[in-house]
Amino acid sequence: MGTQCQTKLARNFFSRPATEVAAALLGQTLVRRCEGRRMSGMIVETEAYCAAEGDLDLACHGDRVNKGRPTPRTAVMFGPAGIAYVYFTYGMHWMFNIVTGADNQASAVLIRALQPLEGIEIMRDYRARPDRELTNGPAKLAQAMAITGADNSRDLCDPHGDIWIELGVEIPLLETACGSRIGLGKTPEPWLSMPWRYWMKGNHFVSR
DNA sequence: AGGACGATTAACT
DNA sequence: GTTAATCGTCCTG
Repeated sequence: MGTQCQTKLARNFFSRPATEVAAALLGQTLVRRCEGRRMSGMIVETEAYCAAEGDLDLACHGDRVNKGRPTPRTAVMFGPAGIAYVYFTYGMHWMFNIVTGADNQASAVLIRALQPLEGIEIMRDYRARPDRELTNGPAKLAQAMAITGADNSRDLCDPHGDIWIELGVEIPLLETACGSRIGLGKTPEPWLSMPWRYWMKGNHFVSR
């Protein structure tokens, strides 16, 4: 007792194709240390970008932007797995992703929704919204968990880091579902319809 | 240099 | 169902 190790997920969990990681992340716990306190939530919805090794995904920043070459923004996607890719969009929202796959290929998983577990009372906008609306969307959960551009390129596997993924609960395959990704706008087929969004069936906190 | 657009959200009709 | 908010990034010229 007293020296219990946290089951922080190691890099090999993330060093797989994004679709595999996106499915495997359902039921795991996103943990944030904030002023010495734990804030956490169970991951209930994800999306994979650049799903399969070697395949193109024109919805993925790494493939769509700059002809598939890195830019200052997308560079971390081309690096090692287990790193946070956090970007700013619509002039007001932060998106939290985890880099997956091998080096030199751009792939990541977007975390789209959480079920709050710990520290809900220190999540941003607690009491300003119904609990369900704290973390039921990618921008909302980033805000609730105080994730910003300052977290971009952080290593989620760093033993001393303040943000990481912990082993959670096993979700039976029958309790999960997948479908097309949300908000892809002008992304062409077939990527527009690829079923690379994963969620927990019936979970109250899934975005839609 | 300038414009289009976005892995969203909230607030409308 | 539609649309405004709001600004960094990327592309075009």
